[in-house]
Amino acid sequence: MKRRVTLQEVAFAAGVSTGTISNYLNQTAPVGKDTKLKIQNAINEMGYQRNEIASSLRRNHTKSLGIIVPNVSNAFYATMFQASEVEAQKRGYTISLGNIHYNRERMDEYLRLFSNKRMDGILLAAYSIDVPGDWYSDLYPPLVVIEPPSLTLPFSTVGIDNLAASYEITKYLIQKGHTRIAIIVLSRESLRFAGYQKALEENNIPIRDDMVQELGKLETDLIAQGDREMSKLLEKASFTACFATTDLLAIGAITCAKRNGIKIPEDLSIAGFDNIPLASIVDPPLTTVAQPIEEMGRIGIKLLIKQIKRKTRAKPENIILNTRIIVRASA
Amino acid sequence: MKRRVTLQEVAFAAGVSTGTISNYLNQTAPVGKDTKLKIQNAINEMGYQRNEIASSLRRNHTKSLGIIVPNVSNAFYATMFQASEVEAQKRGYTISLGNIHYNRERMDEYLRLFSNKRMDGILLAAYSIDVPGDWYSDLYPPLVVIEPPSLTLPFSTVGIDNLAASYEITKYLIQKGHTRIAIIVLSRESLRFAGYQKALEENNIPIRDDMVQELGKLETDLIAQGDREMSKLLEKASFTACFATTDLLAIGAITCAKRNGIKIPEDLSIAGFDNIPLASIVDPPLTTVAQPIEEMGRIGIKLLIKQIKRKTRAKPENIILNTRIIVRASA
DNA sequence: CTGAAAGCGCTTACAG
DNA sequence: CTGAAAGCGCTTACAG
Repeated sequence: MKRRVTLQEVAFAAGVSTGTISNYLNQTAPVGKDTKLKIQNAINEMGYQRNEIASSLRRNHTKSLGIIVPNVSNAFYATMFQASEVEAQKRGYTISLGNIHYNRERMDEYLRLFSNKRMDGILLAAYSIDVPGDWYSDLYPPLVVIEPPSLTLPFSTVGIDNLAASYEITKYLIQKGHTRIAIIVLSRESLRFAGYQKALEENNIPIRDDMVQELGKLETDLIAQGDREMSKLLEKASFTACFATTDLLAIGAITCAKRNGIKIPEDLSIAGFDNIPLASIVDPPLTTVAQPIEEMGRIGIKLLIKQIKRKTRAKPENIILNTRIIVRASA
Repeated sequence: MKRRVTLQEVAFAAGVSTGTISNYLNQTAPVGKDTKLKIQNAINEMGYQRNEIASSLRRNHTKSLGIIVPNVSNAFYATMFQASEVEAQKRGYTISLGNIHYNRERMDEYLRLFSNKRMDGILLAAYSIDVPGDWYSDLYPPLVVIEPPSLTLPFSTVGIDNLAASYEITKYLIQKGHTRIAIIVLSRESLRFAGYQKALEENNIPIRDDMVQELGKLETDLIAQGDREMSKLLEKASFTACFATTDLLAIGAITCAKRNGIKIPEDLSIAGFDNIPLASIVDPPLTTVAQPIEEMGRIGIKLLIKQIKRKTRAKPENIILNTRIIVRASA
């Protein structure tokens, strides 16, 4: 690769100063008619491409945003990522990806890296992991978190009411007549578990330990994980419905059940959470709670850019989006 | 956000020169034992974070790569993107996304933008679109293309033998006894169409215009597009098998057929192309040709970094990966 | 409207 | 082993 031509070189060729070319290019000051012409000609002939790195150093912003997700090849995050990209691009930002594979250390690494690369802001979609403490300080670029573990963070957030949504879908299962309802969930500490618990308690259904399958951590291949967890559940308990707290887990669970000759929904109802595109395509189509995935990505970017615009750390905003139950054939 | 501390400030605090701190940080020259200590203390206390932008300007590389894909939320590209990210991260590069929505202008924009942002290299996965002519010059960063439209480009490429793979799957359909085989394809000019054509001709089966559904362009929602195209096909022709040249199109086609009461594979066999994860999950599971998607992403990055390492434009390499037919229930 | 010059925050010969 | 100084390629007051 050849060394690329610099502003200084085109300035020399055009017989003007670098300052006025910069003013012309950035429309930051009026430039004379024939000066413009000379400049444009030189630029065209020499194939000048502005060095944004130098520009960034001087201007002190990069017009780049970092997005950190657990796993881009998971449809949920792929969709969110895409929506973010569209929104960011519209506003002149380009975006970098940090894929952390549900792994805490990688999250820290990417946070640090993006800060060092002087990203103007960072969007973090790391449900259930929380932000490292030092990020609370203002030595770091603005951060907004999607699906925050709690609302008391000093960051703007976008998410849904996980407790309420889980409560609703569990209630739906109960209304369909189920009383033996299993759950596949990341942790008993999670809001989704709390919603399940609330619905059962309200209906005087005791929570049975053998029906709660606690994951501890999420894996990259959630479908395989859901399949395995369902088979463990099947061994130790008998139930007529199962709430798998993520669609991909639910899909794995369905696969497992079908393989074992269990008919869905006749023998076993299964409900998911997220409403990824796949949910409507699997057999049977999945009953689930819809999250406005794209909107979360878009709003995340908007909040982030808002934080960037006002230089001082603004009071964080917490946006909570609506969910709704999508009834399909699986439950 | 506070102004971040600079090397100069820590140099002052530590009582050494910026040069030796730089040498310490980059291990680019030996540094005295207690000098190290003083430096490390100052860095820790002051919370120094290196400004990679300044570093990039001076060093003339950014350790960033751009990846351009038609649509990240499409499982095929999401998977490829993810594999690329893992490979790039391993080698110390961070990656930026250009999502072009199957749109030529956006591709040009991102190419230019990434060049201006001084990405060290660009990975382009834009099947069927070709690279703008001026990129053949060496004013631009190294570029490698995944799934190249042809092998005569002056760039390194990774892909598969589309003609051979389509030929094989079509032959498979013929061997199953089908003679009325429809095809849903981007264009009659494409290699996938050529493979289909070759298989039919070899078996003296005439190609019937009413059985080739030519798309012209791909849309963001390929499943919806496949659904629509299948319904057009159903109206005008009668056939016992259909080769949809992309899994997502095939899945849309299946959805359409099922809705019309057509049994798959009893009434109609459908074959796809790509073997995305979804292919094994739909009902019925899709017979398709498997592309080594992750490997394509990984090798793409490797080729790219190879080009970056030798500064002079190297002779391009064209890697062709193997495909194989995955027989499942749909055909 | 235009130019000369300082400066963004690093790295890199060079001299000692 | 360490420091002084130039330079990467822009943008931005400032003066005219």
